[in-house]
Amino acid sequence: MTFMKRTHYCGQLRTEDIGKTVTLCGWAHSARNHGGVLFIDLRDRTGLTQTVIEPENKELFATGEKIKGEYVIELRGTVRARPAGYANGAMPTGGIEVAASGITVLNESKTPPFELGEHVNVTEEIRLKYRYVDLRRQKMAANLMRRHTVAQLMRAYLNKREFMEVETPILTRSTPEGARDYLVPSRVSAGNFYALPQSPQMFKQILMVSGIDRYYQLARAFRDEDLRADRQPEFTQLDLEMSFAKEDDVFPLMEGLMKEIFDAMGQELPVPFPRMTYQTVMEKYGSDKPDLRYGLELADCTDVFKSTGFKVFSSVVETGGAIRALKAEGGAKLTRGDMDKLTETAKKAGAKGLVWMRVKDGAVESPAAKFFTPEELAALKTKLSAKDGDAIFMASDEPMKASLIMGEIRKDLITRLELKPARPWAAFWVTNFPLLEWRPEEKRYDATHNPFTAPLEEEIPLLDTNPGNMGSHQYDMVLNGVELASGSVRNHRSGIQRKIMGLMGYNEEAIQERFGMLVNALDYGAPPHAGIAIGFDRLVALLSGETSIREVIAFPKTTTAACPLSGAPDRVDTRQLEDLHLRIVETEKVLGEKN
RNA sequence: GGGGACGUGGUGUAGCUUGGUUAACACGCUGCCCUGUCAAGGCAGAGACCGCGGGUUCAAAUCCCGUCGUCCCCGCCA
Repeated sequence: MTFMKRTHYCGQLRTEDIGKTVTLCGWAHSARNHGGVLFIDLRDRTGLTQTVIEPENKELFATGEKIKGEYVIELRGTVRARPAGYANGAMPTGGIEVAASGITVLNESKTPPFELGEHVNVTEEIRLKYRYVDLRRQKMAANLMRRHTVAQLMRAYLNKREFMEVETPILTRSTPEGARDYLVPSRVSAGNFYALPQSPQMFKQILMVSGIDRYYQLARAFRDEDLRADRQPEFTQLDLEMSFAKEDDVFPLMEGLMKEIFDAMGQELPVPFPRMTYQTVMEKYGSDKPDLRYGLELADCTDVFKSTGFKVFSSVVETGGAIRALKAEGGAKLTRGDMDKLTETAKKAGAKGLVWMRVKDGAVESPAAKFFTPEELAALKTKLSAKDGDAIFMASDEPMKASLIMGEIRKDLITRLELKPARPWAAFWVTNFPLLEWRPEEKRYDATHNPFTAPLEEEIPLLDTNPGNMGSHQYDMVLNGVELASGSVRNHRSGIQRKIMGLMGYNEEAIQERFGMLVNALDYGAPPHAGIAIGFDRLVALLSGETSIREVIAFPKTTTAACPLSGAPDRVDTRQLEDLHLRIVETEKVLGEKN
């Protein structure tokens, strides 16, 4: 590394560098004045180095004494070993220090709005307002660096495999992706609007028709929906598409990429990822994105209770419902209060109730125990291999709903019992999502994921007879309970694509209006193709041990989609509105309150 | 659209239930002392009218209403 003056980064020096004359540039992290000797820790994005200013050089010492927190310093000196017994094992540079021979104060700084140590205690609001200071913190610098590293690994990996990065438009037209669009008014075309893309979906499929063959893009996507810890109005995805490909091409490609990223991060990620159909994952875990670091598989106990005297169960079974059960090892320690909270969780998920049991001294302890025969209880314990100290939970409902309810109980138990994950990372594929779901209130079908997904070849005749029961080539990648990527094999034949859109309630005119650019392109020699998009922010957050993607985004927005740093969104002046042929119909009162 | 939590010096909090002298504590900041600290230490000091607006009251950080903002969740969203 070469710099004009700077010779090293602050996190770089080690005992091997002892004796070198160096120049460091950075911020004064802390200054400790002992009257006779002055320690200044210099910080840059790579770390900290302790520098020492001794009193012999009076002028130098006088300069050093004036240095306050966050002053910007260029410091020349000699690397030397710390005196015996004074090494700091907690710092990578803790074996050495730089004895200063010259200091230039490049800039002063106001007292920072919060402390920059590792023990930050400050609200996110303040951090975002002073993001430029916040990003100087070692953790944030490391997060941004990690983000950069992952991005470069992705590009290198895909470049090596003949993928081409192509930019798709940010100013585009409103697409029916499902979410609300961000709109941009046109100046030259009065009354018309661009939309910011919710994903480059249609453009990347068109690139396949164009013969680009293998496309990727670290693409920004925009959705005007309410925010969450893992959702921002603009976010980044690694978007890719490949021609002449199916699941067996996409999955190994992605597994290889994930493996390379995790290896580089010193993390162990077993590949290939297990594959589970949507049907299976729902039955076994009651969720389409279960955290498989934990066991806790649901069991179907409909058979056990098919002739039970417990009316709640028997009536559900008679009407084709199911009884799903979950055994929690060590769950017998849960208190009555815990059981009540779990019941609440079940009810929130739509359950009428939750049957819970503690297994103790070979017996079953439960308010519901009296409704079951000893034979039923014995069969239940056998089915679940329940031992003393375990707890059993059961819900009965229409089969999919019973699973979903128990899926919520499963999640609740993982946190409530503070279960330890069996391994640090667990990734898997969910395959074969249903193609369509019926929307009774709108009397039409809707795509469960994405309207461009191909149906299973052998089920295509069902499009005419029973489209609600069709599987599809839609897949998700789930990592530690986070839906990390989603993709599908697409419809490359316009006939099938049009038929599916027809089922979704679009006539030919509406298809032209909303999907015309894609469907028409499919008519001109579209190759079979498949693709996927990874939630890049989510991936980096997981790798950084963060629960909020805001921690890995340089300038994120608040839950009301505002940017405390820039003040966006904000009013614009009347002149700008006139150019755009817009008038704010809001009352003066509302506008007045904003200012 | 709905539910919950929070808002008090620069920062993080206590005080609020049960209204009543100079609003407390820690960190930071300022000054002085100190030659081996690294979340330095010692002494001294400055700094908030308690998010904003209104109401109740002799009296409001504290009670009530409204409003704004932040965070979490449901809906929504992949």
